Amino acid sequence: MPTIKDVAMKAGVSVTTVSRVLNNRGYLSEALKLKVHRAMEELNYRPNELARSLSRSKSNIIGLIIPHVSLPFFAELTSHIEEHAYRCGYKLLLCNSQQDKGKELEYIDMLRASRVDGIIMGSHTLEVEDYLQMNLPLVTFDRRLSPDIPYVCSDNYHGGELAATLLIEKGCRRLAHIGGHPALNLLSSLRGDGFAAAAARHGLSCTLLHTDYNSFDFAAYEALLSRLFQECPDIDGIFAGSDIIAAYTLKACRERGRTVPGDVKIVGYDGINLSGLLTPPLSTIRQPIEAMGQLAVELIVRQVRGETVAAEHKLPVEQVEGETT
Amino acid sequence: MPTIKDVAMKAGVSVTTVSRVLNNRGYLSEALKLKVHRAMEELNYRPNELARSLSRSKSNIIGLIIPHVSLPFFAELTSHIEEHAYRCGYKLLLCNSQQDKGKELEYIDMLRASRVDGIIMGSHTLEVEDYLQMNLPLVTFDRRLSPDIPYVCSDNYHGGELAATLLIEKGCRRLAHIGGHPALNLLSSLRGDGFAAAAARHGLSCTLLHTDYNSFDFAAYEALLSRLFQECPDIDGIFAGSDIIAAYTLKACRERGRTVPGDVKIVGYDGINLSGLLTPPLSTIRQPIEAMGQLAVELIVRQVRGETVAAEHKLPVEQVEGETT
DNA sequence: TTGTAGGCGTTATCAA
DNA sequence: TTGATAACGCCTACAA
Repeated sequence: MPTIKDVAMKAGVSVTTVSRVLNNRGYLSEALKLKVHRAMEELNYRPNELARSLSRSKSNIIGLIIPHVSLPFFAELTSHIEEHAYRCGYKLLLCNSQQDKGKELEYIDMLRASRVDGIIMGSHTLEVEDYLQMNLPLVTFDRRLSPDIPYVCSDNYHGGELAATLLIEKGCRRLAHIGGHPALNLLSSLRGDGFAAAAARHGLSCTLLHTDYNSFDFAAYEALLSRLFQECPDIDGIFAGSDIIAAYTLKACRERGRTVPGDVKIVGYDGINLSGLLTPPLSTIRQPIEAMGQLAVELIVRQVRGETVAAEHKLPVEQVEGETT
Repeated sequence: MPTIKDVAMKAGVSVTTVSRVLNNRGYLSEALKLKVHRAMEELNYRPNELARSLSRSKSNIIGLIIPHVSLPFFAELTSHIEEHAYRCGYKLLLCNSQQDKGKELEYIDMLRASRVDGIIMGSHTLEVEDYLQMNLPLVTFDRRLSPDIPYVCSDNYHGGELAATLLIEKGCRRLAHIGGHPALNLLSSLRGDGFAAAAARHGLSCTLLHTDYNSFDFAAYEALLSRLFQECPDIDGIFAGSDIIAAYTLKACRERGRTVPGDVKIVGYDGINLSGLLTPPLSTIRQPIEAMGQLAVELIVRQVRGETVAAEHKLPVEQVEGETT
């Protein structure tokens, strides 16, 4: 691979000059620019980003840590993050924590060692202190780590309210919610809170179920659903904490001969592409996934620039009526 | 951030020595090792990977270019690639080409500039020559670029045969296949070939439909399905080129009042998680996605090591009977 | 307007 | 066994 030196030789100038035209810095005669550009083309020269990064101590890489890209919500989020990062001239280093503390820690370490310019955290297996240490631009999803670490979330509480209202309007009286483990202390647990509160305002109570520590254990969903149908056979309205859980719920209803939306009505959360593909198409609370991804990147970029950014970024949700309500 | 120099000072040795204990090279007294390790810990030192990469001219980064991570198949593939890369000590730079030639080209350029150690290509919008230029370890999915660029694929042809056989065994007589655009010249178009061949062996012909150039345009699927049901109202067996297409097919049937598997039977391809979540669960031809991802990484790693690897890596598919046949 | 030289943080080649 | 010192490829004062 040709280096800046080769270009300088071929163009008959110094490396400084080449570096200048590369970065468009300082005053350069058009003639020189042309000469240098020609040399670069002839050699098919590309500046070595490693060297650049080292020298400028800026890598233009953003690290993204999520539980699993294979989960549709994170897949879509990642896609939007990538797209926006690309627009801003950033590369994306993808890290699946697999909900494993060890891996998440190692990844954080690795990202720091790689001198990424910032980290977007969608995985949250560690304690607050572990995150606070890393002296790096940081943005989280759905988790408030400290008063000055920005986080992006959807209006979880209101989303829960919307779900309850929708189910109740459609005639449901026996409500249940299936969500992630509340001990994780994520903002997404507000979905259940909003749901319960809205139900209470209508004089209804509801059954609240949640997964174990690992919120993405699919077998756990089925077990929970089994329990739900056994303990509350007359359940008629279920608010699932995610569209995936909703899909499992749909499946569980089908396997038990409960019709949807006849016997049981279901509302999901997320609004992933999949939700419209299910039969029947899911009613759900849609998060603005694209806007959230874009915002996360933007918050990193602005921190890199030295700006201080607000802590909370709560984006509105939208009710989508499919055919499960 | 502390550097190797700081560690050296603190430990009262030279940077060379620190570098040695860092890389476990040469002979070092235990006493020294201990001293150095202690200094590193006290300073919370992490070697700068950028500097390392520059010096060794090896970045330990693999670039992955795919059409969209938001497509479930690629999301799952990416997840497995990430996992295996991590095990091998590699980081993953994620690039969504979005089926855009310009973006794909820029990404290739960017990856070379970033001195990635290899590229895994799942996106194929460019011409063969564009890929051959990059003098880098390369692995592709489902595309044969040249005799010595290794590629990973599933047994597409046989998968198509399995699909046909399954449908025919279940009593279908009016067959159709919906696949990607054949001009892309991807191995995945063998799915349709195998399907047609097996149908012919049973004395059946079949309707072959395919998308436009952009194989991931969902609206196009719906248009195709519309046409199919209009032109061949008596169709009773559909082999979809992917599980996503199958999901759209399922939806289209439902909207038109055709029961599945009563009136129409459907077989998908891929075996993504989603396929089991649909109602009814999809019958499909499962690709060994995890093995494919793992193999791709392995092929890069082996090329990095200087080994020469075989060109073709065709992995077996497996028929999964859901409830759509 | 252009060039020289030192630094970014490591590794690697010699000597000692 | 350990330590100077020159790369790795680029950027950037400072000079000219």
